[in-house]
Amino acid sequence: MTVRVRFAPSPTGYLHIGAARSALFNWLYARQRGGKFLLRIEDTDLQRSTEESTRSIIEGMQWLGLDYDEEIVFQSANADKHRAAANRLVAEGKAYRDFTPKAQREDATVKQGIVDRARAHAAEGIDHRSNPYRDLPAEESEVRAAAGEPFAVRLKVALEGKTHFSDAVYGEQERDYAEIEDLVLLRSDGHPLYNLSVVIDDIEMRITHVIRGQDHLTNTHKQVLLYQALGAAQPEFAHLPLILAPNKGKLSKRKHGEVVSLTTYRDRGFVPEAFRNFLALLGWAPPDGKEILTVAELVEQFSLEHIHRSPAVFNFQENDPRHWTDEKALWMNAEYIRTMPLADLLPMVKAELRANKLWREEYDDDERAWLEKTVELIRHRFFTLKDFSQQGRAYFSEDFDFDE
RNA sequence: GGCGCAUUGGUGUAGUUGGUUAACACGCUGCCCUCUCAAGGCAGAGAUCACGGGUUCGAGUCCCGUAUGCGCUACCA
Repeated sequence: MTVRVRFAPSPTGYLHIGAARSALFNWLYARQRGGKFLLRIEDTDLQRSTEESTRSIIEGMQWLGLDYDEEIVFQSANADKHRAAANRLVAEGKAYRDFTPKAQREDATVKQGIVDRARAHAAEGIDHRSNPYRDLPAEESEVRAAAGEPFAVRLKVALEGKTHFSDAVYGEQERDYAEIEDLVLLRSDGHPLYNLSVVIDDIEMRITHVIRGQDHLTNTHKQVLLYQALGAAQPEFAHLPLILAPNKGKLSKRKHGEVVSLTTYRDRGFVPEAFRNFLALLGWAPPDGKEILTVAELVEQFSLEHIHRSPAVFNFQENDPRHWTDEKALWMNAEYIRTMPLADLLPMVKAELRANKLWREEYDDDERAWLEKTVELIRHRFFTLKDFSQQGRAYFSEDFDFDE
């Protein structure tokens, strides 16, 4: 069986480094196993999805050297299939129409709302199977739907039983049906929801291994239910430990700003190979402990077994320009700059100098030898590509500041 | 509220059938080299393996509990 994995980001902002790591791990796995690495853009949230974000995701992957096989799949294009599948489940009695009016919820208060509702339900003895429409006779359901009454479609989770799956990282997982509510498949406006869309698309794309963030670990049980209802074989699952901020809190754009964006690293002078190497070591380590690894070595040594389960802290100090990002990332970048083949470094230096109007055409012919000698000399003290145009400015320009 | 996952020096990790002084990398300190800053070389500090019980001749490794953090629990993804 050919391995088929996918990276499925939702285009609602720049490429987060956590997402970039998921993409990397999927890519490594595919390349190692001689499989396919696919890209699916989960743009079903029309309000928040932007084309610009999709572009930045693709750009970021290109920068990291993560090439994908086959055409990009846009999830929104499959909405009809998702709806059809949900309707089929209703017809088969595996899902039902819920005519309960939609409750309005503010995004900012959902978490609290969940807790409040859970407490209230516990107090009133309402469980996950108490939906009044769960056992509505099919004919009545048809009549009300035909009359134009709005309804959501929910999966009818069996009264008793457990879901099981084996996670390549977290081991055997089990969950009682009582803990799982009758999840909504289709909103009352006909819009298919995440869990349904993911499962249908993964089946459609013949995904064999789902490798994604640990935040989906418990949701996976719902998806397992869906695979079963749909009569499809479930793929292998592997969940990746989350990447946390220095205070061990969630790494978020709002709180932490540009350090979490992949493009920041490109723009601030990181060598892509170095950042890829650093990312690979967040939550995974090669068996022999060697840390500087070429792509070929990464591909060869990568294994789901060596991914560990505790979250990784991404260390940085927001207000310290010298430690603006993880020290080890900075060190690794410096290590690449001073040890990579000069021929590979030169084009990056050229781009950096050119962007700062320090590049002269002679460097490509008459002064080529001088340039090589100079770069060879100064690369040993630099941490990022930016340093060539800043700290190294004096080598390339007569116009520079100096400390008397 | 419920359920789940995690917890090894400041950080990333090794330690996968329990067995001598808990290993590596980053960072940190000192010395050497050096016009400076790096790089490089040498030396060193830093962990009662979250806490409390238990099983065992013996536990970071197994069991139970507690704490803390994180995740999920939405007609978000």
